[in-house]
Amino acid sequence: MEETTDTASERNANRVTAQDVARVAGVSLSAVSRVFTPGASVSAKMRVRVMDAADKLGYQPNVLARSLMTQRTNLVGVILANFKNPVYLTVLDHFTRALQARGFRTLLLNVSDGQDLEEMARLVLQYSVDGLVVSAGAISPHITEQCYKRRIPLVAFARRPRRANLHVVCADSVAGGRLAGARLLQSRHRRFGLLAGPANASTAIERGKGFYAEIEEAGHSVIAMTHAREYSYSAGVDSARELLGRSDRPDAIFCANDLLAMALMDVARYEFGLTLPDELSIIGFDDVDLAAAASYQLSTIRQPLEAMVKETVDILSHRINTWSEGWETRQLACVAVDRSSIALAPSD
Amino acid sequence: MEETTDTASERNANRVTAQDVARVAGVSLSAVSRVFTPGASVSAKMRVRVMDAADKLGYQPNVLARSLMTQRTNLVGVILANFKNPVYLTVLDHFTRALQARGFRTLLLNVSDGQDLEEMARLVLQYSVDGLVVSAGAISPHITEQCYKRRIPLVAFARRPRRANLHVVCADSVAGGRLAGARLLQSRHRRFGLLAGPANASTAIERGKGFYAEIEEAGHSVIAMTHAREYSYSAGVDSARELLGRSDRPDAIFCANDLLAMALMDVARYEFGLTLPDELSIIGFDDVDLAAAASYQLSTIRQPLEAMVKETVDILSHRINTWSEGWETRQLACVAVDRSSIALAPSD
DNA sequence: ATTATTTTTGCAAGCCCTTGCAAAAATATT
DNA sequence: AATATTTTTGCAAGGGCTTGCAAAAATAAT
Repeated sequence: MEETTDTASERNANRVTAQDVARVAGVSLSAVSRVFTPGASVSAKMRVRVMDAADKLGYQPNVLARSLMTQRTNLVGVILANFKNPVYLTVLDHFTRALQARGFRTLLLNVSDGQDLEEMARLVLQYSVDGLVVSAGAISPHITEQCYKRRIPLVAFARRPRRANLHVVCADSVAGGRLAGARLLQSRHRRFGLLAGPANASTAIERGKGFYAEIEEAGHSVIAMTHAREYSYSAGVDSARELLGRSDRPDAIFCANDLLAMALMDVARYEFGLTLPDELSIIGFDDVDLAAAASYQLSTIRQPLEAMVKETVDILSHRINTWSEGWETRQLACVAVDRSSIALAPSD
Repeated sequence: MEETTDTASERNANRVTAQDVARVAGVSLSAVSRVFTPGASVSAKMRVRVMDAADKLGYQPNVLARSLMTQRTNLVGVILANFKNPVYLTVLDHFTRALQARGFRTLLLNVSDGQDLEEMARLVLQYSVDGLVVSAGAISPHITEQCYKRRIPLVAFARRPRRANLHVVCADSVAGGRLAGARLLQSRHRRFGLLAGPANASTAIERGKGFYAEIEEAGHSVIAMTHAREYSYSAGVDSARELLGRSDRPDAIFCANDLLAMALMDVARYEFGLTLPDELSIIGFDDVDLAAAASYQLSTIRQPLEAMVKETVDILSHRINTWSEGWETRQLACVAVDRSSIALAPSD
């Protein structure tokens, strides 16, 4: 078994460069470059001549070397924190597709717990990404400033940072929370409760805020509230026990996330023996695939994820091509998805 | 609003290079380089001098330029197809973490449906990735050959390609299928059925094969089988209707995936009015988070995803540092997770 | 204080490509 | 056929970094 600790020269031995193609084709290096540069001036015969040599050698241009000259990598950094929440798989699906469709590649960074966002941003900037989207924790002024200086468009996705020196794309979570409230107001239940998301998530806060506003403006009040420790089924179970175990048990609950809602439904049914939705109306947020499952039939609020991703990529690719001062915020509306987890009041 | 269509020179104006640092620090370019190259020979005073200048200017080395010399990008390409299956979010979580922990960045490519794997592989290779992991469709000989020539280690993740001129990390799906069979054999049901995955997925085939083997070696037979069109809840609903609607309805069914199993449970309960698990034993595959939900309590087979990712990254980083001929295959065992979706036979 | 050794430093070449410029080749004009 | 115009080509200078080599500086040995 041949085993070699690679040295740089070792490795580049088996790498075919434009130089090689030029030599084989008997043309200049520039000619090869132009053949592989869309829109460059090359005659037809030159093109075939170079392509023949390139094909024979299996040449592929080195986009990194190219980017050194062009100052463009076609790389977009995507920094995510929430690898537990199933909606982020959808988000990633949309992002990778949308970016690929525009000729960008996705440099994916994970900043789940432990990891330092600041540090990750530094790492990704070292790769000279053309743009950066962050859907994670607190985006420090240092990061925004760094991006600004280097003219790298930066988009906060699905969260609303305090300072607005970056682009923001998010759903209108306050309105989403209101929507949830409005739906529960249609139920025959009047003891409103909120199973909120983690206390530090900006989305969780806004969803809750909108819900409170809607309920209170209708002359009612939210009599019970608790924060889930995270957006997960098991965290939901704990919070659900807490919420349903109260003496003044709520009977119309908005859960800041479908996973929490599903946990609440299960705890209500199997631990508290409640009949749903007769004894308890529930509405969730996100519309994950399983919200539609027969076991849940969960009414919920959906964020327009695909549209949000599209906006993000639009902003990025526009700003990458045309730098301009100023930041944009695009806030998209949520939509309610009605299923049968709410016991509607008899309509008059 | 200042708006400029960037030219290359425009953009590099606001980029601080090692050259700048050298000038400010009054030292040579090489000195700066050495300060930022771990293990290079630099005196203490030189280091502080350079670092001071670097900090003042906010210098960050350009790793792409570096990689031109070092022939190493610290980029690992990850090509995924299945952005619908929730386990892949877990997979991505593990991959990004494991790679980051070893100093690699993840270049994520999506080859869902439409997209051409061959083409995506080409794109990712243009970025001179140091390694490549593919968990998607058919890995063509062209791809493997290309990687081999360029000495880029290539790992097939969670699937077993026909030709073995690449590394392979996967779960032992045949054994996993057997495990599922063994569990169902413990039930009091004897009319075995299989809700298989998409007919073209290598994992689906193996899971099914193992299941058949286990059942038949025990002297029984699988009386009903159907393929889901994809690994999703809604595909599961369709297949479940088909399977349960048969005149010789099976009563012990192995579903090649938890989502399919959950769909089957729902259809069985809500459309066929069956009591679970009394009238129908079910076992799934994957152990997604919601398999543990009270509504399902799904017994299932779990692939050791984290360990699989670890093996993959081990192979990659070892082979990246030390090229050697030959390919390795690591096949890890699945484990059964017992919950209550199987009606156990009274033990003797 | 000299000389021999070890460390640090800078020089310059190179990694793989793009691109402005001017020369060469092809095409159009009279 | 000779000139003017347009296209194609090659040259050479980068882009931002690393690194082998030899000179310079610091340290050790005599």
